Amino acid sequence: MVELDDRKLKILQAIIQNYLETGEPVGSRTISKYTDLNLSSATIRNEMSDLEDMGYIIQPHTSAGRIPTDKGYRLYVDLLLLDKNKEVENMKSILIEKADRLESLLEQVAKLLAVNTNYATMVTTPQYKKKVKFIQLTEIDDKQLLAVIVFEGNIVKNKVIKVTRSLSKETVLKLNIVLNTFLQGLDLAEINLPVITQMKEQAGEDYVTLVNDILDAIMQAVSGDDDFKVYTSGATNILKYPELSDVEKASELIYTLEEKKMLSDLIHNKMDDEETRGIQVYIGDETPIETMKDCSVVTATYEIEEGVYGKVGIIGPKRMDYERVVVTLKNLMVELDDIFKNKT
Amino acid sequence: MVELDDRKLKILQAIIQNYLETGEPVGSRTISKYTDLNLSSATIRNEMSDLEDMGYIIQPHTSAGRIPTDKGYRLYVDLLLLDKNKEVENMKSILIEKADRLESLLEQVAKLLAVNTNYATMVTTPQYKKKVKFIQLTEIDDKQLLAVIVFEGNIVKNKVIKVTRSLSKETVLKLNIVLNTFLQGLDLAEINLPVITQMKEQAGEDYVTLVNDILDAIMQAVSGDDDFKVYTSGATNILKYPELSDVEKASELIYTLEEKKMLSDLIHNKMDDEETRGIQVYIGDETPIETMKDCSVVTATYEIEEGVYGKVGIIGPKRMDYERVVVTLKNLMVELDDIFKNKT
DNA sequence: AATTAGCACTCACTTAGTTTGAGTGCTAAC
DNA sequence: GTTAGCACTCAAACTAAGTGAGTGCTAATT
Repeated sequence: MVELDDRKLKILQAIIQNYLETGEPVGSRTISKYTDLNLSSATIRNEMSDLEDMGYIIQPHTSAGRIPTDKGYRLYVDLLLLDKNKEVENMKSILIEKADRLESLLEQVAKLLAVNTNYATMVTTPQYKKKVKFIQLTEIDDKQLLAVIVFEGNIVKNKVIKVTRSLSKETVLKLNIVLNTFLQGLDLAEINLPVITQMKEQAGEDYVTLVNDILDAIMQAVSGDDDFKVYTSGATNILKYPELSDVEKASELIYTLEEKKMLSDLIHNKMDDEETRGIQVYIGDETPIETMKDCSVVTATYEIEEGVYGKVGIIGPKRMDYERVVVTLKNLMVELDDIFKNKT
Repeated sequence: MVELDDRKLKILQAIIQNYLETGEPVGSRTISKYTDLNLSSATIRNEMSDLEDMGYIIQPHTSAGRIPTDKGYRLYVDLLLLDKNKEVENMKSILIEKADRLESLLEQVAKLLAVNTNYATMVTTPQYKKKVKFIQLTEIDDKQLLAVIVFEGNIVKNKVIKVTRSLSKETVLKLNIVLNTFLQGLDLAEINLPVITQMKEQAGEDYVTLVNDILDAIMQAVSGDDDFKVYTSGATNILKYPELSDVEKASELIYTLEEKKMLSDLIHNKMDDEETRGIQVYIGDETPIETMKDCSVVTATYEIEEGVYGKVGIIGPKRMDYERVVVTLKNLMVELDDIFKNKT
């Protein structure tokens, strides 16, 4: 049995498109008039009945129209990805102005996307390579040192370290040299016990605690948690879609967006999976986040430079305008690429 | 006419307290049973009628009980501020663990407060004194310098500066000395044209652009916008209160919380006003934020050190449990004080 | 003079019944 | 294979009656 003939496909598409617009179950008569197929509602009904059997659409209750199932959406999305290149967004100009710092740039991206799409959005900070470029210790005053750690990709971390006794200029210089000799070019995994003990030896017994503190600081700067951020925007857009806006669901959803940790699941889970590099569409249950089972999520990956990735995601109702969202994201990725290339 | 005799006051208090709990209009019979005044509902009715004339309570519709007006709440709050010292919150221990960085500490505070109070919360980063403690330029590579600027209060800002040509070690050293000699101890207002021109002279003609870039970086680091942040949490708590949870209102409110800029009005407006240093209660229309006219906001000011202030705010329905909120905030302020004192 | 009991009245809320209309599935005719 | 016609279903909108918490007023009680 050939799963879907051309006519069924056209009908399915019409159903989905109509449903995307209205959010209401769509009936046979609507389709009969809506399409250029010139079929009576009765015929459509027969076809719809077939489509329901195949699991692409469903009736929310007897004597209601049909709405697409997750499977239906999935087919629609898969068939859709031959993009008609829509009007180019003019985000770019706005973005560049604000692009003085990566973080505020990303925040802006989230905001702009939310405003433009009318969905909720999220943007993660990039997962950068955690390779130490250099370390610089400076005295702030008698009791405090400032450790500046620069990682590959010019990500800079600061940490104030308390010391019990004042250190001489020479000591600080020496420590700087030791730290850099040992740690430069290493990533987190390579800073292992042998390196550490050797380094401590070099530094001299008196400074073991200090070296420990500095290593702690590096660890802290590096351990993703502290530093992996998720910006969200447009949470309230969710309330615009009746199927999500009852207090129960909306509450859960907005909470998930607020409690950003959960969102990182969506990304971390599959971060290294080659497949998820492009544009990824999760429909309903397909998302790894339980509370979003009534939504769809579209994610895209941006790349700041080789090996430094972040994600952009759009969260909306299952009947989100996939075409527009996918195209918008694709354009955005191109623009971000431009920005990062011209910047670095 | 003596505005309020003792009995009226007791009745008003009873009405408000009951309303705080239930969120429902409260009737005369309830009060008659609830209080130890031993008055019949009829008497209460008479008194309530008086209270309504005086503007402390109001009927949402004929033949409904009464609810407090803003004026009623205001009286209640003003009379309440002789705190019964409630159980000390155990936030402190949790806080200290997480207090490795000020920003994440403040985020945690917002979160904890939200969880404990069941209201929406906000915490602003402190407005620190913008006085330069020292500046450190370091080469990252041929084309990039890293400027680390430490301000009074150990706030550290980084900025990567691009240079067109490679600089020698000596040049960097010299620039460091010049920058520090001229800028140390100055705050933003004091970095004026004379200082700048003098500094440029000292640096030598070749480095005018570079000095400009560095000054720009400082400006950027200092100019509040970039750096004044507001953390919010518990936005979804708003949905727990029926009087705020209809889509219209909730949407506006949560949006206000998300769009943090508006919140800063609440604080900036009156930041320097001596009065607002303590605990501040805004009821309904009293808040400077239009969208919060159906809420009450309680704010408190924390102090990291002399002259470095930030605000903590709790946003809830007008019938929020003022007593608890005020006490919680007071305790929190004490705890934050402790943390900051032990840290600095 | 203050308090209270009693009573008629109001009005949001609930419940149950009714109507409406969009939509279906089936059958028989084209 | 397609379509017209018809009986049937069911959510949603409307209606009507009933309920009860609450009020304001008046007359009796303390």
